[in-house]
Amino acid sequence: MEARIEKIKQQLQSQGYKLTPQREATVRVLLENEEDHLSAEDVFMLVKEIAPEIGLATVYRTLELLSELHVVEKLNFGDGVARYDLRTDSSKHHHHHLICVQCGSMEEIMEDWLIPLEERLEQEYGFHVIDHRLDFQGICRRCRESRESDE
Amino acid sequence: MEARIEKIKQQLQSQGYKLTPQREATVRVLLENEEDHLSAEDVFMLVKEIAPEIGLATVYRTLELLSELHVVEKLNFGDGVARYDLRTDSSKHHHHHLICVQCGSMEEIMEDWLIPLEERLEQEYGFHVIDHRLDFQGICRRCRESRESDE
DNA sequence: TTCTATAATGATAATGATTCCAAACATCGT
DNA sequence: ACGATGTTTGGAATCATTATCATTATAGAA
Repeated sequence: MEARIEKIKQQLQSQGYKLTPQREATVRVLLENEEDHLSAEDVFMLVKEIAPEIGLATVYRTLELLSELHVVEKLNFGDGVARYDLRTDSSKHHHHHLICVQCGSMEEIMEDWLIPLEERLEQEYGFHVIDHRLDFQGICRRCRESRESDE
Repeated sequence: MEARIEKIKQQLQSQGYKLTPQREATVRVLLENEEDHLSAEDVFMLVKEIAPEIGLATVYRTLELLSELHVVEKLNFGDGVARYDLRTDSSKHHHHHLICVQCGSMEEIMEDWLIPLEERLEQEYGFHVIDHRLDFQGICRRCRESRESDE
């Protein structure tokens, strides 16, 4: 944990930013909830517990800053709320999401299936891809199975 | 044009809704601006021109209704504004978007490149895909070329 | 046609997410 | 330590969207 915070501190400092107590508290919350896709509001509430004097705007700014530094990934599932995920070293490319419209669960696919498509975009459209977002809405296996046993 | 309005009228009526003058004006604006990705505010301003007495809430309500009926598709590019696209009969599947982070332009790809991926999802993950969203952020050809001539 | 029940509308208030701004803070040269 | 300069902060403001509510329009029954 401390090692990862130290690493992020380095990343900030290399760009001329400081790891202030507020930023550190925010990063700690992200590290402790690495599995979840937290919204800024979620992060804010959790940070409040360890640093009650923090302001919501600071959390937004910190998340935005970390996003620019590629420490976190800003996600958008179409519900009007931005969510933030820590990027692990291994995931240079984004993973994709399977969002179940029945139970609301979200599963991640860590494979990146879009590399051939991105190459095609560069060649056929002259479009240089920096980032992408791919989400699927549908019915997850669990809901499918319970639905079958119901009917 | 009239034929398409008539068709939408049928769709509304089949679900017990009426094509009121306000809804018709909204649909006309969408038909006349089919190429664009209009925000609710955009639609509102355009509808005002042909039906000045309309309220913003009605435009929002109408767009939401049309979205539920799958007449329009509600898009979200992460800029905090929902945008609405008419769905054409041919596009059962969504098209994809190339969003330029430099000039903000947006290009559409009408091909659906995800069909093989969706099949894989069904088989490997047991996930039944209903809908998907694929957006690429990057630098468009035009910006790339002008950037090269600048430097 | 007239009455009645229901759906739809427009104005405005409320909400939720995000951003702006003046004040607090830290850093550096003196 | 002291002031100048730029950074960071928290609260207030803003923007998009949704809910409320009183009013109006509509369709069907009598």
